[in-house]
Amino acid sequence: MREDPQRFLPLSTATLHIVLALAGEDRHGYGIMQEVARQSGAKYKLGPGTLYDNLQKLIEQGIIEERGQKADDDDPRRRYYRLSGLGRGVLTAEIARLEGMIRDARFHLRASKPRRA
Amino acid sequence: MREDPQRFLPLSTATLHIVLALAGEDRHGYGIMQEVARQSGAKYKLGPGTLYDNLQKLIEQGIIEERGQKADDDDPRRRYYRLSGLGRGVLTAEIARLEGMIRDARFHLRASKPRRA
DNA sequence: GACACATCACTCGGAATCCGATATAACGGA
DNA sequence: TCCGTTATATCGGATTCCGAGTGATGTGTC
Repeated sequence: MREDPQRFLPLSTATLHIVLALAGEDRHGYGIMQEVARQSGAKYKLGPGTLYDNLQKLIEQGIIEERGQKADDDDPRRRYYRLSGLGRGVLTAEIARLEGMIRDARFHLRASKPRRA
Repeated sequence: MREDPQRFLPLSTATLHIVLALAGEDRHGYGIMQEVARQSGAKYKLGPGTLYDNLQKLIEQGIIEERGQKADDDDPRRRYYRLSGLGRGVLTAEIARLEGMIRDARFHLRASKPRRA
């Protein structure tokens, strides 16, 4: 019996960014910070506090896992994290939830526009 | 010189839901709670603590305003809140930000699927 | 070699936020 | 009259955020 991804929703902004950063490929902590900054066009920056609080929580929840083996050519300090199957399900569910909200928002923003732009 | 909506991003989940609930029409506190529950299909429920913390913060930031006059037929206990022009801009900006993230996520979720479903 | 800067992991503690239990009271119907 | 719903609001503990700081190694430059 699988864990229900719905249980973990909604994701906080920080959590969503981290999970999303790991959706493309496995990354190490510092790499996650860089990817989040890149994704958001440097608008949103993740500090180490938020990052490690979240990594710990996400590992406990089984949404991400620490990867054992290293790549050969790598900086040995790096510790890599990977999105689990559950994690992928959680991300998919959260994206669906957000899309629903966005549909609603677009409708309202278009429908009620008391002042023209 | 206008306030820059970007300054307020990203919105927390609670804040986004509240602002979105006010995008369609002015609402009173209890009505916001109901609308948020309705919007999310009762998946996300806003308690009074989160609601009033947020209302106070949003008023200070000028994103929402308390509406003075009442509707005639109304329960006199109700206090109505309205989305300001700035608030509408913030919501628009946040929706755009989320859409960018969703595009990214959809791409990664489709592109990297190491295990078949 | 010396210096600076980037990479990399991580801790700490205060601030911000969440959020349900609780208080209070008016309303509406059985 | 009694009760459930509507309605506003506070309180305090729990959770989360988040940057400053620590420490170490890699990398490039003078």
